Amino acid sequence: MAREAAPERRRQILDAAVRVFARQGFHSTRVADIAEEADVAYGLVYHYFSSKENLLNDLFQERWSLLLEAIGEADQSPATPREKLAVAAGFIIDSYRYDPELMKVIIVDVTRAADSFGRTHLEQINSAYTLIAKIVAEGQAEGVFRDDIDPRFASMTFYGAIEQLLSGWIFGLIPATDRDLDEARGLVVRTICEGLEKR
Amino acid sequence: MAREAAPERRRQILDAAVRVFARQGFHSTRVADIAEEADVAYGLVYHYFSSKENLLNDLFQERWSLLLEAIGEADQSPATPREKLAVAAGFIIDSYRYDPELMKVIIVDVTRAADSFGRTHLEQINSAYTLIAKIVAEGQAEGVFRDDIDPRFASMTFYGAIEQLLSGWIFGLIPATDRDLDEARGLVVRTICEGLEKR
Amino acid sequence: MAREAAPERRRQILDAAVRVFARQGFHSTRVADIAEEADVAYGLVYHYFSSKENLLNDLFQERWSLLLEAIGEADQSPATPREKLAVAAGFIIDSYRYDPELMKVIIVDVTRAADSFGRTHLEQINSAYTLIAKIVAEGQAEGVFRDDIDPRFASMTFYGAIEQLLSGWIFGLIPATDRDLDEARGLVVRTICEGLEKR
Amino acid sequence: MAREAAPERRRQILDAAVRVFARQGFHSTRVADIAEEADVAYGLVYHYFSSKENLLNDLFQERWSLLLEAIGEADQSPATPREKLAVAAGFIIDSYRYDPELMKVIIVDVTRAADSFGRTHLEQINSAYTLIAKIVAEGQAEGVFRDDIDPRFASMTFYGAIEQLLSGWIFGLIPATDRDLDEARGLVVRTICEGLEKR
DNA sequence: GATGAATGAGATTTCATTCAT
DNA sequence: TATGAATGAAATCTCATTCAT
Repeated sequence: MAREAAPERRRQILDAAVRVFARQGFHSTRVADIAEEADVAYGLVYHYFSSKENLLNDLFQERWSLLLEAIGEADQSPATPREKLAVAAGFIIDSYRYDPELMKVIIVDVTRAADSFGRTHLEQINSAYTLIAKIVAEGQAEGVFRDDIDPRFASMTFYGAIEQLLSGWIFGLIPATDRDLDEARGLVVRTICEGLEKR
Repeated sequence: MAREAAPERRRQILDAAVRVFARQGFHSTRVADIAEEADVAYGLVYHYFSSKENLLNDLFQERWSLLLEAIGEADQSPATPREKLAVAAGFIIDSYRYDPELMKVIIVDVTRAADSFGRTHLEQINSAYTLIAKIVAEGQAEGVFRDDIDPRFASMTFYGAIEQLLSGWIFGLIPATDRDLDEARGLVVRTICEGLEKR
Repeated sequence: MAREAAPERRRQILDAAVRVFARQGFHSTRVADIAEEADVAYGLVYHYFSSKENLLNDLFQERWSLLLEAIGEADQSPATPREKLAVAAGFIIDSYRYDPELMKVIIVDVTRAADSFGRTHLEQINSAYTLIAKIVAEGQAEGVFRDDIDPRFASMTFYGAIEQLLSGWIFGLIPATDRDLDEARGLVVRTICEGLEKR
Repeated sequence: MAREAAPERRRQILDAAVRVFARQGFHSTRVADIAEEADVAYGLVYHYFSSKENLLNDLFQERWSLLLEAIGEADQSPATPREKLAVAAGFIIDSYRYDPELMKVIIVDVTRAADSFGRTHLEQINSAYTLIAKIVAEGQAEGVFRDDIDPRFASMTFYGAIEQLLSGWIFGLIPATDRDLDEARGLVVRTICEGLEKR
């Protein structure tokens, strides 16, 4: 029991950090804010995390590895390429649905900020693109996807579309009702796979 | 001649800022860096710009208004919806081609950072999405585009795809040779309009 | 013991500030000077005080409240109006005698600088005038003081006389030996109550 | 005509400075504010005055020399000591009546700020005290004033009372109607010469 | 593990003054 | 005289990180 006390504190801090980062953004968040939100002594944050940035890193890793896992599993599954893409899109969208604050942090403070310190995660982020590219390539190999579009290029297009959707929701530019979230997955996949033009 | 000295200095600072922002990112750039790069006294930056942020704002406005103008004009032209989208995509891609540093700054430090101070520009940024949505809606009205996809949604998808491409180039995740840039416009438009699947 | 360490530091900074303010004046004092004089890290000043100005405020409040208390008590006592005025004058003069640096700061940087930020304290300062006016008014009601002079007016006269004395001592315009200080109280009161003219 | 243009400009700047100093205080006034208020180019201020402080100095000297002159003349006149004091008090009060902005600047930014740069004028300021002390001493020699009060001390008391009155008017602590100003001279003199106590 | 006081390196911004025209 | 752009030295305040208890 007592041994679990510590990890609990760590979790407590991580969760608080998500809320504060989501509210104020990483840069505008002071370590003191996190400690206060977590209802924990200032110094304790540094007991569990070596730096503020490291805290964000952990948050990102935790989530992003799940994403990579999900896409990886989809890729391994016997589903069609289109279904695999749907799993990827679905996972990201559902992540937002179930924990919008965390996803906001990951998108806004890491993924979309990949210049500064986000550079740290470029490789991780890129892994996702690579996995998606792989799915596309498979689709091309199977003859389902056209092969005049580079898989890597298609992957960027696909991921960019999804990230932009999340951004739109996060910044309040497009409606984000439950229904919108429900439909989003199908819509992105349809758009990317079938295109806007009538067939 | 002499009377043009002042505006020239302003330009000089603006240009230097682009270089430094592109190199180090907005947050890691000190005003001193800009002054040094511009070979100008520290205080002169504040003579022309009320703050570092304001400098970035001006940079953004300057370029983004051109973008809005370009898409607006395309929209007014007699071209087909698909051609109009091509103009939009082309303008953004060419902006990167001809001034990658400036576009890096605009994408990385403003557009993709629309949380913190980038929030200031949300409306401007959104205007672009709205213009694109309008083009899509017209395509639907004309019966060229399928109408089971919300124009606003399609617009996010389209813009997201392009921005992700630029990001890929910026972060070195996908090749950015002249040839790649040449083809990119056609590829995005084809992907979004025709879809990945074979017809 | 250890638990008193923190407040001690605060005191340490406050005391150092008095010395530096007295020596250089508030405006010419940099926070760095205070930290150095207190033999404390720069940031600690901001740990205890939200700003340099706030530090001065605290210093002023601390002392001025004692003054108000002293005059208030005198007013409540059964003494004659003249004796009450003597208490007020005596308190101010003794404050200078026992802590000339602090009083210099309060007079020079707050009371006599009541324009700029000193405006913050105008109400507090005015409270002193009001208390004195009250004593004068009582004297008039008792028939001891002439009533052709507005109490508020008399109060300004009385306080102005004392403040000018302190200023004279501070700026070295009039001698400030122990003896001078000893006699000052009686002299001001005599001057203001009896007048310069022979009776 | 043309030759008068320059001096006019100088005056124009001085007058503007008075207004701005009175409004914002010397410290909060930027040279740019003065230039703007004077409707004159920035650099011209430095053409006529070697520094911002120097501008204030000139303003002070201009007025204070008149004060010294007035008291000096009074002293030379055949009037009684009390009448001479009345002239001094009257001159100061009238100065405020006819140009409250200028007097506000002189009192608030020079006389009451005699610590920092006001130190420059300490001698000038002290001259006034000395003149007043001289009048008191004469009164004592003539046997009109009691001689158990040091003239220098009495002088501080007298001047302090007047300055505090002006301060009260300036800071809005006591009423400053025309009537109040009219009566003030008589009241101060009566208070200081006859005292508060009934005879 | 837990606490929060202490540290000190920066970075922004201001503005008096100078100077070239 | 007149102009206003150019200069650059401060000084405040912030806050991530360390450390003694």
